[in-house]
Amino acid sequence: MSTPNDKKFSFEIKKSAENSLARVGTISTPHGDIQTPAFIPVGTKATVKSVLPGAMKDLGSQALLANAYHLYLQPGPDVLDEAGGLAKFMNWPGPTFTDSGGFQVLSLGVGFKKVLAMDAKTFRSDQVIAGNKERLAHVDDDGVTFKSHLDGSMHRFSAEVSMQIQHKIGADIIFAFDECTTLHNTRPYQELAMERTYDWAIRCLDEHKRLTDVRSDKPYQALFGVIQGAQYEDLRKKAAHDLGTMSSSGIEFDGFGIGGALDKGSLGTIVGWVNSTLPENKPKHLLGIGAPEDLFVGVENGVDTFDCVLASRIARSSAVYTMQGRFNVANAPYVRDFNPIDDECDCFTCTNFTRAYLCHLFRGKEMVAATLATIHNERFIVRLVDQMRQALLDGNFMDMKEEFLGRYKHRSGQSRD
RNA sequence: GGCGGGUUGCCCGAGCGGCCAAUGGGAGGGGACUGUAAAUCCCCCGGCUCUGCCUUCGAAGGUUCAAAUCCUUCACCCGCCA
Repeated sequence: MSTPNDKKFSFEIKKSAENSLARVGTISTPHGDIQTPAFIPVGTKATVKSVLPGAMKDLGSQALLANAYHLYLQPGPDVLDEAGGLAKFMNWPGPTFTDSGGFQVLSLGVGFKKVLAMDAKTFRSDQVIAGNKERLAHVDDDGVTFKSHLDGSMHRFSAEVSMQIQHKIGADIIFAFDECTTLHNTRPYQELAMERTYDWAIRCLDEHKRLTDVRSDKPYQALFGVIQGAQYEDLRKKAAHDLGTMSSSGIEFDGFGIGGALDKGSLGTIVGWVNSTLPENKPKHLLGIGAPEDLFVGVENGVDTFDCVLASRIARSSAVYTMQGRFNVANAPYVRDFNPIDDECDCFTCTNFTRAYLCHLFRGKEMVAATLATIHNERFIVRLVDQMRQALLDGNFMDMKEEFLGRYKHRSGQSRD
């Protein structure tokens, strides 16, 4: 039987790069270790869509990240608690994370029915400022009121509620409840949101401490504070400083998440501000980032773990990664292409099936199309970050990065050139 | 043999004198997706020398300023009656 202190959370840095913030380390949790930098695939509702846990393990996933808001609505935190926690419930043999529901403040709030583009040029500020009557989430200083996207019922989240839910879900690493904003909220609004996030961070620490003491029979859960501040240097650094030094109820954050508005072009700069301000010896998780080129930027700016739905989401609509870039395997040129998706890939899909077969499955709307494409994309991303870790250990990260980016071209139809 | 219904762009299917190159679906072609309201969403989809022109709504002929829409004949399909 676990006791709160017998397998406590820890983070050990094994090697730091000389000319960047990049480092190699190990995060230890009650359910196992994570060698960092690492990509953590997302299984929002306690499953990576279309892929079984065993397959996720086989493709090299070290941990999975689920979502407190979604699991709260269905099946409910009590079910997860009775099941013995998230990992046991979904039969995942390793560490787990849960997001707090902070992202849903945005995605169901002002971001409702909007494309929350990472590219500042494709996101119009009036889309945010104009407001939106249909939105399902409304924020105030104390918390957020959600209208369930499943049945329309009303729900109230606060720092305390999010902690209570995440404690019942029982992931090894949980996140503080924050307000996620977009690239185009006004500066005064970003300041307001950041103040709330700061306020909620203290309340999360307090509630987390209380719940940890009450449930002393359960494995220790690590709490990560979330850094907001949008694109503003002073706000990001202030948030990083404040949360980095924050202590309440006698505890501090075990690690940090970097969230919110992150324009692709300034991703590295912003993450660099944050990570050079936060305490060096604690793990940093970059929330929601996972495009290949962005992962390099994150790693060299001190990010230890990433999570992102992109790999699995694009897989379900037939986009697949290769070392040369991504392409749509359901397109006409692949009907009779009997090569693997990527001949350099070692995944289950690439070692057993052809592009033509995947193309056929997608066109026939067969469910395994999503499974096979997701396995491939998740493997591609997990492996890419694994290769970054190895390159850092070998001292040739920059060469590895140059070589990859030199070959990898995201053949996007827009926003290029 | 008689009566009735039908034949529309790759497929299904609206339209029933002008606002019709012709509504919708599907298929097909392409794109997007970054703490998952997402097996979703968006765009294109007769041709061209493309703010206009040409050829299309079973075939041929006719009425009309104007026909996918009305009339005649023919071909094929589907019902019901003999």
